[in-house]
This record gives sequence, C-alpha cells and structure tokens, in this order.
Amino acid sequence: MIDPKLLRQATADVAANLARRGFDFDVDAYAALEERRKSLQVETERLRNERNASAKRIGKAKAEGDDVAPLLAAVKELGDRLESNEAVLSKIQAELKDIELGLPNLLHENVPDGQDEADNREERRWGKPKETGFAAKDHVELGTGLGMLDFDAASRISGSRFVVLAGPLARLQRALIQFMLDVHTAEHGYEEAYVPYLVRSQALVGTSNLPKFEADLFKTTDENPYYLIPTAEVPLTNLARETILEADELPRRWVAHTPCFRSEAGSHGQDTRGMIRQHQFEKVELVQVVRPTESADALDELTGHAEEILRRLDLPYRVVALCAGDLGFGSHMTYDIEVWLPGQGRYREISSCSNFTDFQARRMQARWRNPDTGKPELVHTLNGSGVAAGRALIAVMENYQAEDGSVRVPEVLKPYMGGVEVLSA
RNA sequence: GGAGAGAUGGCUGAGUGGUCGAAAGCGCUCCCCUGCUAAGGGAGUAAGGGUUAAAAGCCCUUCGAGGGUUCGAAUCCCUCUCUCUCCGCCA
Repeated sequence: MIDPKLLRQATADVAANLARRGFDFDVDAYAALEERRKSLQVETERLRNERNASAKRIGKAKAEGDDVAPLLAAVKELGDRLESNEAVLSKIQAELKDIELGLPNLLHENVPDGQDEADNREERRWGKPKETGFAAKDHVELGTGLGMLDFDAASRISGSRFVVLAGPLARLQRALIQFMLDVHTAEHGYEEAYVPYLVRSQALVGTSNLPKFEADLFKTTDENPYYLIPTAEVPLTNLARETILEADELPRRWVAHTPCFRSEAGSHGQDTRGMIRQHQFEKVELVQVVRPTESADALDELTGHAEEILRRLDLPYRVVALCAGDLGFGSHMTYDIEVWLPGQGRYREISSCSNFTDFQARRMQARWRNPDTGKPELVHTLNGSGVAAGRALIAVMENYQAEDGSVRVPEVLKPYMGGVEVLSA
C-alpha cells in the first residue's frame, strides 16, 4: 500500500509515477471520495465526542443521586444521527481502502521506462555461453532420454504442468537445494526457516498477492480457506507481521526452501513444453527486513547473493533491471537474473530480486523502533529467489550436457550426490 | 475428535457496567543521590487515525476478531479465530 497521507497530499505526483507502469489512476474519482470521507469523518467524530461527554454527565448525575431522565432523552436523538453517519462513513472508508489496495507500488527513479520484457535494461553479464561443438539438446530431450524426467506419469497423476523426476535427477534437484541453503546460511548471513505451505488470506494480502491476484493461487474450498503458497516470500515476509523490531535486530535475513504452487491462470500457451512453467516447483527464497534507509543497498546485496549461486555452479547469466511496465505490482525496483539455456539458445529468468520498500510492511504492519525518534516506523522488505531450484536444474542439465545425452554433475554439487558424477542412461 | 481454561500495553499481569487507555512489576528514557562496577530516590514511557503546510493542542478508535444489549462495555450476551491443559488418535 502507498502511504495514504502521501496519496492525499500528492495525488497528482502519485498518479504520474504509476502512469509509468501504464497504470491509470482515476484521480478525480479518488479525490471526490476522499473529500466526502474528510467531512463525514470530522462530523462523525464530533458526534461521538458529544455522545461520550453526555454519557459521562449521566454517570456523574447518577452517582450524585440526581434525576437522569432529561439527560437520557437528550442523548437519544444524538445516537440515531451518529448511527447513520457511521454507516455511511464506514462504507466510504471501505471504498477508499479498496482503491488503496488496488494501487501498485511507486517506482524507483532508476526503473527504466518501457512496456514489457523487451524494454528491460541489461545491467551486466557473467560467464560466456559455451561452444558445445554439437547441437545442444533442451532439458526435455535430455531428461526423457535419461529416463529420469516423466511428464506422462505426471499428467496421469495430476494433469498438465506437473513433472515427475526420477533417480539421480531427483537427487540433483535436492543437491541444488542443499547447496543453496548451505551457501546462504553459512556465508550470506541468512537464518534458515521452515514455514507453513498453507496460509490464510491475510498473509497474502500482506505480501500483496491478494486481493488482486487471487486467480494465480490455489485455494482450499472451505469457507475459511487456506491458500497454497506461491512462494516462500509469503510466509517468510509475514514473519515480521504485526511486530515491532528493535533497531539492533535489523537487518533480519531469512532463507527457506519450499515448494511453490501457482495456478497461472491465463498463461496457457506459454512455455507449455518442459518444466519451465509448472503448477508446482521448488525454490529457495531469500527475504530481508531492513531499515528504510538501507533497502536500496540491500537490493544490490541480495541480488549478489543469488548471483553467487550461479557463479559457483558456473552457469552463465545476465542481470536485467525490469522496466516500469514489466515490474511486479508491489515492487519498487526489481532485478531479474536470467540464466543461459543452451537448449533454448537464450537467457531465461531464474531469479527475481525486489525491493518492496514499505509497501508490504504497511499492509502487514511490520515495524521497527527508530532510535532517533523512539517511535515505531514501517520497515522495508525485500525478497529474491536464491534461486529457483526447478529452473536451476534445467540450467545445469542443459549447460553440463555431453553429446551422448549424459549430464555431468557440477563440481560444487558433488558432495551432495553420493558419489554420482555423471547422469547417464 | 471429547472435556476444561484462557486471549489486556515492548514483556509479566491486575481489573466483572461510568471517575479505566487501563493497577503493579519488568524493561526502556531522563534526572537526582552515592567519590569505584553495585545499590537507592524521582519523573516519564501503548498503538492507530482525524484535524493542521507541519508541529503543538484538541478529538476519535483500540483490552484476540466480528456482531448485539446499554445513555455508557476490557467488564454482560452471541458467533468466530487462536493459545494452553487433560483424554483420544496419530508421523
């Protein structure tokens, strides 16, 4: 959520910033509603004050044994007026809240202009796509050739967009996850967490997946539903929910491996081949909760933590700054890391690192006590994939393939593979 | 799944219709005293919101959540959520 105060006072500036995303904010409708809210709230609070004062007088009169009947009559009419005012006010406040929850985050000034993926700005590249000397296979061909990747079995069990991994390939994914967790906890200062995979709607409102993106989520059917997490960002960021952290507790850094569940309604037709886009995939997620002044640096640092994983795996990648039109709803600034996939002959997203500033913190009332003011203030939250394990598996398969369809195990994963050094049929 | 108890400020915990945003303690901040770290004394210390250019001030809301009774609710009634204890079941 954008600061409601800022929204009121600088409505035009906010609208101009959001327009860079292609977001059309109806300023006049908002301003009219806000105007009504203001006059009605002032009046309602005045009536409440009157009512409270009367109630106090009655209490006092009673204590002194006076007749309270005339006082009671006077306050009756007040109550009716108050009631009708309150009803209208809460309706208007709910409408305003809906508007506020529907507004995306303000953009950082360094976010490039643009409408979609094609306008993202490349920041840097690491590693060079290797010359194989033969026609590189994609992960589907490699995996099915090894007999370790089975989409048919998955579809018989669960339908499309699921996969079954078998044997050493399943283990290779697990090795990737262990490796990433070890690096982030031992070297990058993250605390490992095990978190719920089913969450309540309020947790998703906190991270700004709800109310706007319900269609992307799986949910259970009862009247008080659980949602399956689309990313560990949801439970991890909500660890700071409704708390006031002391200054010396910041920054908080959490890492977790979880499965992620995405309905991805509307994405049909895209990436239908292979395991690029699945309803269920594994990911190691990094979350940071920091002081507001430190979030910009923290984003660079966090992105570097994710990059380090790819470097150690010796996977070529590039980093792009997402343009205004491609940026996620709650993000202030996002770097995507794209890994080289020889089978596709191009870079594909494997991590997305974002600074949410106070956007999520305001929704979940995640605060810290600023020693300068002594007052609780909103923290800034960040998250990034560190990295997506399913896609990392694809990248390893395609980048470490040999002409005969076998796949070498990357050096850093060998300790996790129980002696297996090559995956072969 | 069954039975019972509970949810109050950063924390512990009192409070069963008005003078309660809430005793006391801990913690924290400031001051005083004390010629050593210790100890003692005093004052202050919840959050959210409105009004304001901003602050001060004033006002509103909040004692798990939602609804109700009442002129007035932390306190009475209803529903829900969560926590704890015991039993059952289970990994």
